[in-house]
Amino acid sequence: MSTNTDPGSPFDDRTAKARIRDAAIDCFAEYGIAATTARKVAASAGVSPGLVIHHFVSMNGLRSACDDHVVSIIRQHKSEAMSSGPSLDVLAALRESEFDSLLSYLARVLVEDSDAVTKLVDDLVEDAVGYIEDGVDAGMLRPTDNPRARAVILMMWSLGALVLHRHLERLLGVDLTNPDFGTDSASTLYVASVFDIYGGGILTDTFAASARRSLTDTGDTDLQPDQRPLDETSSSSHTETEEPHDL
Amino acid sequence: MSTNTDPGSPFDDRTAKARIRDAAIDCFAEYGIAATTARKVAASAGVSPGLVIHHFVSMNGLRSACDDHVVSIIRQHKSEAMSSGPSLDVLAALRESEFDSLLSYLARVLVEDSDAVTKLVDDLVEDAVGYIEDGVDAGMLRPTDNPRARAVILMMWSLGALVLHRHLERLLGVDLTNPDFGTDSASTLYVASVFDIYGGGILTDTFAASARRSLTDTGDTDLQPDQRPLDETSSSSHTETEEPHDL
DNA sequence: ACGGAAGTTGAACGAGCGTATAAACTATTG
DNA sequence: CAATAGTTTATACGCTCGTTCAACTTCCGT
Repeated sequence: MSTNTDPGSPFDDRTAKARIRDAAIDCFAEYGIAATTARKVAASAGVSPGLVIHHFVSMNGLRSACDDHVVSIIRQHKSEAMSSGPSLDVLAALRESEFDSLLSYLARVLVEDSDAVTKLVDDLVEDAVGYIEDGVDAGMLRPTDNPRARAVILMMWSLGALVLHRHLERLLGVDLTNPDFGTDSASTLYVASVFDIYGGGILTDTFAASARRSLTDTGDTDLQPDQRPLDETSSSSHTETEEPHDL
Repeated sequence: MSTNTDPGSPFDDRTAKARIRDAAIDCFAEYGIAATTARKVAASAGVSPGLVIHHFVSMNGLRSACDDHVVSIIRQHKSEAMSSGPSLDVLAALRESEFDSLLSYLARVLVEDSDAVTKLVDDLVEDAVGYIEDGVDAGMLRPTDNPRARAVILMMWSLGALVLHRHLERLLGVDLTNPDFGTDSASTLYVASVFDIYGGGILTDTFAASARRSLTDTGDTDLQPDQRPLDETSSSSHTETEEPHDL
């Protein structure tokens, strides 16, 4: 947290309950959900372990409170970013929050079972459907047969990259959880590459056409097992016209 | 595991050590890493808790052994799929394994710190760089300024979607960890949508051009905060020619 | 047949956990 | 200033965990 000074400082004007909650978010973000104990949170908040339970009843209660708080901050920052007009980049909007560990916390809980986070993801997707539709109407985004499926997939890719930020940092030197994202050359390259893919796709026109043909021709069940574009490249291996090592 | 019959059956020809390891992989995949205890693994393998430690020294040792085993299976299936020619869809190749919980296990450990898994991801990326280059040479994939960054990003998207399979299942009815993936209409729609994005991207040509211009014009540090294509759509909000609500 | 190595068990120990409880401290209020 | 309500702490309980250990069984080479 960085709302005020350190938790021990006498100038920390947050209530003890808020301090505990913020410290818990930091701990969850840093150590992970399972490795965060009531005693660690208490120490981090400069408070006794009993007080943690006294304010939040149980550790599950603390988790819920953190989820709710983080989700509400995200909703608030997202709606602010929306009302101000231009950007729809959710992650970028969240980075401008004063809460340093917000994205790290989100990266942790996205793989856990949480009602609040599940609802948040659902809302993010529904919002994205609307924004993408606006983009299509404005002539900036290509139309598609299934806008909802496309919105879901794009959202999963964004959030998935956030969840795998450790790998992304190791492989490209880009830290998606860092509030200063975008200032260094590594993240500029990352942004440019994502933009490159979003701009023209990765398949050549001729190959995309033949692949699309083989996808629609065969209908549903006839899909070859190696036609799934799930992985780094995806493919349809023997789409009549193509060579064996598609991609 | 499904290599042989149930762990209790007298016809299970695996050694106890192998049975414990396979049961552990199932437990890790089903309950998650932190929630898997030595006693649960022992019960699942039909064995006493002491034997688990006797064979693997500690729970960390068991985790490492599971990582190593899963990684070696993945490597083997991947190289088989490669040598046989056509497909490069890693996830699809792994689904053909006899190991049901392999993908679920992978989805769990991708967000944990594991040397073996980290090395696997690195190798997957390096392999992908090569295959994508082959695809470019064969005229199936578009060339790009930074092939490695593109390969990393595509790999993160694929693995990220696997890690978020719970959300994908809820939102689109698609289960990436299911070995029978691809047989139902939901996954066909998913594949088609991914293919659609990979085919032509999501941005219109005119918008992609103006966005690219604004990206290269400003150089590195001048990147506007809302130009990051991280999220569902990304954008460059005020690229001189565009309207405020880009996407 | 036998002796030792390997496999396996079940009970036990210590540590750390979440949580409960009662006392102590602080602040507010009549 | 006393009483009361709200905070906060310290201690302790019960539980589950990973791990240890001594005993028991099974197997196999000689």
